Amino acid sequence: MRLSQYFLPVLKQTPAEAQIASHRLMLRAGMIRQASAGIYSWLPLGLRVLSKIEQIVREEQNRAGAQELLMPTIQPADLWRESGRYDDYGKEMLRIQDRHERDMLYGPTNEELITDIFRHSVRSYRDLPRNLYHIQWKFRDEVRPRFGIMRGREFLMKDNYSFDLDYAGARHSYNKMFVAYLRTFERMGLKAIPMAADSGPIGGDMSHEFIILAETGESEVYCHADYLGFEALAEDPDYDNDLQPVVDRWTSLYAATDEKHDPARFEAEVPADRRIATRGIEVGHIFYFGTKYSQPMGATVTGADGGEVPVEMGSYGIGVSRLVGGTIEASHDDAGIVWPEPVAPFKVGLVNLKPGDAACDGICADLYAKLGGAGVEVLYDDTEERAGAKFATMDLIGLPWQVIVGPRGAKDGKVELKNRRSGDRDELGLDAALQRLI
RNA sequence: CGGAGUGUAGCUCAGCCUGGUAGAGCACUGUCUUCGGGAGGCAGGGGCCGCAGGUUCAAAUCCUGCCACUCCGACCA
Repeated sequence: MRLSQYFLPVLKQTPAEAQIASHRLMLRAGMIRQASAGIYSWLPLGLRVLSKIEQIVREEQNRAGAQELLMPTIQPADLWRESGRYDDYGKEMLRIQDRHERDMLYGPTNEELITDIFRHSVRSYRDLPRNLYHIQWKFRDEVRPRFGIMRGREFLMKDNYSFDLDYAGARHSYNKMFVAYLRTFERMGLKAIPMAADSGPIGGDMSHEFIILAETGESEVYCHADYLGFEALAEDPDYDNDLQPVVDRWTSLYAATDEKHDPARFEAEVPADRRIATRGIEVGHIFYFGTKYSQPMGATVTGADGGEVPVEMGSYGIGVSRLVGGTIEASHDDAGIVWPEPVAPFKVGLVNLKPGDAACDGICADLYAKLGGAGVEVLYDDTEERAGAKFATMDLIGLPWQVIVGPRGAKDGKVELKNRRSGDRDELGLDAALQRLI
């Protein structure tokens, strides 16, 4: 992509409403634009990141055996009356009427709808287990939206729902998602710690929140510092195996959000120098809730003995749009965003310091074509801006690599390769630079 | 929903107290100089001063109502 043709409205000054780093940087980097309180448009650069995160989530869901479908944003109120949540949900739910004055709502979550789909289609225990997900926009009319997309009213969420015949099966489904979440966040370059959590209005009695530690997080969290050193998971976890040992390991040490925090236990179980008490960003939340919805909504299957059994369910959410902000909170510096490579909007920023100079133009065109041909995503700054402004923009939008092509090096066929995270710079020939980037 | 604020150019803000021709910096357009870490000169364009009512000869400025947005709290992926 040529920067001269790219819609990238970067801001030199910080908009007044932004309080935290991720919100400031997303506005300044031209990733989002507020439409209304807690409701944002995603501009091209922001959408690229959102899509990358979405794709990683999708791949890991598929790998763990979940199947993607897509449910609507608008749901009929009647389904929610069946589960009893139409009245329970309160003003957070956006209620609307269609032209026939039928009560509808913009979905804040999808348990009712998925249960409805399931009960109409599945009759036998032989069809279990099932795990279905979608990645869809949700709306929750928060009392106080804030922090940009971190607590928006409209947000993109991956939510999935597991259906099992019995507790043992449900437990395995829960464990699969537990492991899939560890892997998902790890792939994005994030350290997310599973913590014991309240299950809230969704109900149920087994629940973990996946938390990124960050001072600007919204909830207070307490955990054992050793979690930060836990090594990566196996490349390809075998989801058919018993996953309990992995889950046990990741729940072996103290970790709790404030609502489940027990100060006495914390002090008893965690040595003083290993105690972390900080704030965190919830990026995922998993629940087991048994027959809470299947019972009232009549989602049953015929068991092996011929009797009707309500299915055991769980639900699992990842805040896809929140992860964009969460990643920035976890990875930025004074100059701007520092994207982990897997979610970076482009891998390389190619900076032509002197468009119009034959040597610079030639080298840039060559690199741009070769990198593009190799499938490397490149943002090519071919604008007439001054060098300082170009560097500032590149640092702000935080691409992992910058290739700087200026007349000084160009006449010897050399370019400068800069790593955004480390700040290391190397002067290299073209082939060497290509080798490092492909 | 309680409390506190803010709405003036694309962005950051001044002007409001004490009513009298709409301002600055950045951004934008043209041009010249400069050109390896957010350059400088000259010349320009851009405003329903949140909306509606009221007071007044006269309202961005004073009064009333409404709307929007932000912050603190209670609530939450």
